[in-house]
Amino acid sequence: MPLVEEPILTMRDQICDAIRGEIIAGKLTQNQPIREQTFASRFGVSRNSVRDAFLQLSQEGILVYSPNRGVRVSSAPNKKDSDLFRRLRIELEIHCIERSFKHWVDEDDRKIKQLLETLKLACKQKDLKKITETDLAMHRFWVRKASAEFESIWLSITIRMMIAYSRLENYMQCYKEHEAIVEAISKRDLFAVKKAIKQNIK
Amino acid sequence: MPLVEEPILTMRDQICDAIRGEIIAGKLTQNQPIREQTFASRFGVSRNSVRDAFLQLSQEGILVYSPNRGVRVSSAPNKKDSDLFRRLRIELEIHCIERSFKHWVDEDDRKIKQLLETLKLACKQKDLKKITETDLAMHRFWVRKASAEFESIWLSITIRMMIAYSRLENYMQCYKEHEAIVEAISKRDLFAVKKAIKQNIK
DNA sequence: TAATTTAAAATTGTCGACAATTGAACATTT
DNA sequence: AAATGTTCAATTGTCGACAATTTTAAATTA
Repeated sequence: MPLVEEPILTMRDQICDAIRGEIIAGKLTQNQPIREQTFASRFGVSRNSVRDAFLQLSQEGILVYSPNRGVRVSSAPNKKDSDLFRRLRIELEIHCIERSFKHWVDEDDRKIKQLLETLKLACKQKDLKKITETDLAMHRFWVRKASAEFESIWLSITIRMMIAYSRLENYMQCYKEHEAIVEAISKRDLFAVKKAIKQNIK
Repeated sequence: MPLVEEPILTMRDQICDAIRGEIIAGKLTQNQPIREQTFASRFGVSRNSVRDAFLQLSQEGILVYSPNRGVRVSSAPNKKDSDLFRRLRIELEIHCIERSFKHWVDEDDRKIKQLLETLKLACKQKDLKKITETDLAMHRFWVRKASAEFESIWLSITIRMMIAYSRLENYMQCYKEHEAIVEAISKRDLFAVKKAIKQNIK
């Protein structure tokens, strides 16, 4: 049995990803109410499946649920809370990478470098949506590699920091920061990993 | 509008609480599969409501969900992961208490002392179920006081540490640790709070 | 006009039914 | 006997319908 099971994407997961994407892309803004029927029609499924997704996302913290009143997009954390999230996230990611080193295989190095290339291209093209998506995918990769158990906590924290994502000024900066992380990982140099992660998550 | 909204208990929340309680009480053990119909019959509701609860608990991390195969009780974290959870939990709780100090009113002091009394009684009676329940309720109180946004993350972390709860040897020790926290809070002495929280969460 | 009450429309909550998937017991083949 | 295939029961996934609740708009009253 593989350490990291290949995820089966349920309808619910697909809807969750779509909503997360729209929030990060800024299509859905803070405190905006979201209706079940809207997404049910868009995806061509029943309200029940959408409901499942809403429930998951509200537990994740990106949506806020009120009984009988549905969900709305959560509001972005204030400065102090963001600082806390940042510290927690750094601690989590470093732990995950350290934990997964012994299971890391060539295939993983290949995959992560592939993602890095995608990020490079997105940065060159100044495609903000793709940049944030790939950014998220990279971090998610090494977190999930450690354990699916951590993934949900990590995602809760990370996604909240992205609700009102401060626009990047320097696109290539983002690529270089991730290049440093990937290089440190490929060398299995935990000290360098810590340094690079801290540099990136701030 | 109150800072901490009085929570409306949905059917889903009630089922969640019940399942959490059974896991903490040791009625449901690690990796044990849980069936929707079982709980639907027990609560006299449809499978749909139970399904909602399972979904929420699996996002919370206490249950593990596999598509088409339902949920099972999560396995307890290993030593290193527990250490991480512990550090994250301490950081979170201290942050929450600090954050809520300015909104803390006499009514809150009263409520928390009430909980402390309940804990004292439970410890005297060596009622393990009640001890863990009240313990959880106290910590939950000051976390929720800070923000409902933190509550879900905090609960994810905390509940996981309780899946295979190591039995207490000295019951009154638990009471005294919480007494120290409450006293520090009532004095608004953040330094003492930090010390007492660290003493307790370990 | 402003405040209150009432009616309706919109939205979420719950249910039972059936389809799709899985797991287990049994039968078949090599 | 071991491996493979097949059937069937148990379980989860999805749907549409209706009940309960909330929100909105209109009507009524002061």
